[in-house]
Amino acid sequence: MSLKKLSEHLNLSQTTVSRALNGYPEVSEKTRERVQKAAQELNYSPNARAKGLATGRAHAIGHVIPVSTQHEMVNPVFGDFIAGAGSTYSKAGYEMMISLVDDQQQEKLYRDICARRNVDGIIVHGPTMNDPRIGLLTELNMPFVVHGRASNVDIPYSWLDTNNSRAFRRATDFLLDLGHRRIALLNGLEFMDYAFRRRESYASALQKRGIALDPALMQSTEMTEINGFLSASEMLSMDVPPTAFLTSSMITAIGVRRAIQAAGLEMGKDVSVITHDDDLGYLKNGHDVPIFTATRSSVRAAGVRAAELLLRLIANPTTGPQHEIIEAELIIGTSTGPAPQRP
Amino acid sequence: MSLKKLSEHLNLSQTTVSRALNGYPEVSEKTRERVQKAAQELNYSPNARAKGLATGRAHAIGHVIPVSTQHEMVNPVFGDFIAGAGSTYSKAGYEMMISLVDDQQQEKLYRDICARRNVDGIIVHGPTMNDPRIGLLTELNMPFVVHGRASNVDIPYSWLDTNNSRAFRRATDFLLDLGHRRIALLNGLEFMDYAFRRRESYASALQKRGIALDPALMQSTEMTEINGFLSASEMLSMDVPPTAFLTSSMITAIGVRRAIQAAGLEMGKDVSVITHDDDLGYLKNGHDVPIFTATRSSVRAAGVRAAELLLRLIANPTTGPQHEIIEAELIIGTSTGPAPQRP
DNA sequence: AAGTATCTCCAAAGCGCTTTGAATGACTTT
DNA sequence: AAAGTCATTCAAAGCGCTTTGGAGATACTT
Repeated sequence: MSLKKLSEHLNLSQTTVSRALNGYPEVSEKTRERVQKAAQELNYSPNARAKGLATGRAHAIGHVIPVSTQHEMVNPVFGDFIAGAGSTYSKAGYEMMISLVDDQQQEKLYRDICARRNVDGIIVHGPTMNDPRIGLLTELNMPFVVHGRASNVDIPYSWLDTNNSRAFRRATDFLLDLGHRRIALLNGLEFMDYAFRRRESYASALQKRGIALDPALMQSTEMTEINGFLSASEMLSMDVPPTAFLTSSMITAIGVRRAIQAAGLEMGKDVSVITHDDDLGYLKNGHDVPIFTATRSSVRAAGVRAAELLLRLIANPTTGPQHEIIEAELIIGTSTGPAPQRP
Repeated sequence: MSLKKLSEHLNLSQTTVSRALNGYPEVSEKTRERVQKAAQELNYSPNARAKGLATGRAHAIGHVIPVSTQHEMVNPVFGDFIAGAGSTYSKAGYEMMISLVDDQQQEKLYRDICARRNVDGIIVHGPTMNDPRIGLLTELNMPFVVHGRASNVDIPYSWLDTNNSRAFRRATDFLLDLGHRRIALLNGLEFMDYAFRRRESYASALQKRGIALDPALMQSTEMTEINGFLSASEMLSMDVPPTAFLTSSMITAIGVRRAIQAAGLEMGKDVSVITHDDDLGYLKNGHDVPIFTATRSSVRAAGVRAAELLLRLIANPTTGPQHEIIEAELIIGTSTGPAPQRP
């Protein structure tokens, strides 16, 4: 069913039918109703490509997911972020296009996406420090919103980020207040900007209390259950093991819990664990009482907000870069307790 | 940069430039090289909408993710499936469009997607029994591949599925062979077809050995850690608790493990656990030795294959429906052992 | 030297929509 | 009664590409 056929069927011009359906005022209410009814009955929905070509807007947003040899897996938070963003898009009548790209060819892919014009804007995932994509997209004049931030990038750009610094400072302080002095950090990969920020705040919180950093207590790996288990197991077998762990994801924390139990220790008593919790739909942190003490910030909500931000930016291109910071809440579970007294 | 500008720049017609770039033979090699070089330098990439309009193909595949009130979360396997499919698409020069839709409006959305013609094919996720989408897409004449199958649908259609029946039969038999008689099933939601199949094979395996089904040992919930914990905790406190659990996902199994430990029991000795393992990137089942005994089948690989299947179907519309079944391997971890002797 | 292939290349139509600029008719206004 | 207004409607151009149906050179036959 095309506009042409529909208009012939109605004995009207394409112009009139198009205007009737798109809510223009130059068409009588009677005609509009007649057109709408026919469109409904004949299941007419305009060809998106033709419409896009005519209007110059794709009504689609691109999400580019970097995958690389060092970072092969698709981040588990991705599904929830997409779910949030997707719900915003569908309300606004936008589509979501996802491209996977390996790190090597990033620049080319972004250039192509922009040249091909099948998205009106882009959400940039997983910013690294000094992320080159920000300069590139700015130069290409493509609206975009970064999920996260990129340290050391000095041109203005729009972003939405969790306050990772504050969250990890609070988490570290919380452990310090409980008397812990040997606090391990199981961080994500530190070329990722958020991981870098987290380490910085962990480090500064310790130093503020005059505690020297111990590189043996700082790990930076992909955030998997296994890595949590392996790192924690190794650290727990040190001469002077950590009494507390600060981890970057629930999944890592689950691995840490396994290591603690394997070592015959009790979580929340012998060893404390505090984690960041992205509040994923399928991995809730307990029900009534949280399992892990955590800094919680919903990644799904972040997806919703990021999409809204981008749509606003597209609708209103003259407004400058927008920023939004999401505070994580510190929720207290059963995985933390006072530091055990040294024997 | 448009074709027109590029052709003017080269002093050639649009026809020739188009043909040169698309590899048609009616253009001299010398010209072709000149055109390609210029295209590269000027960063020309054809406008996808215009190209799509002219060729009638969108070069995009749609993935429709059902979200509903009963089933709100985005399935955790989704990310890995998408990663697999996406890598196939990008190799083939296809885009991936994702739509989230709530259950109520499914039919309308599918009709719209087809009418709007911005995808050449669709991957159907999460088929239920009697899934109405299969008939609809067939009627709308849109190529599609179902990830999973739909029992009770009798028209032919293309699908790719894990052999859930066989996997759960083997898993149940494995536990039976170890002497277990009270075996709990923590299944996914059973309006989902795969969950239905899993229960059927669990039930038939038990019955084949003359063991009556105990409804108190069969749960059907969203596959979260919490649900695993809650269901297992409850069952472990029964008068005659199960000696083994069969779970539908690693995440549920992790919850079961937590329940076992909370009950002061040891997994693999007092209570056995066997799970289906989708082999997710961020949730590996141990490293050298698997933690859980599991029926493993990579959902990422399924994504790759499903996408390939669909692309073949699109390239070659005359071939009838295609099927592909993926066998799960049974891997032995430390979570299973002989049934404890009754006191 | 004319006829025929073969190479290259091009003008223009068409994909399905939106949007501009104009036409039509009914209704007021002078 | 002529002119002006307003509400409707339409024909046609244009979005950027592919593709059809030639056309002009050049080389090859006879």
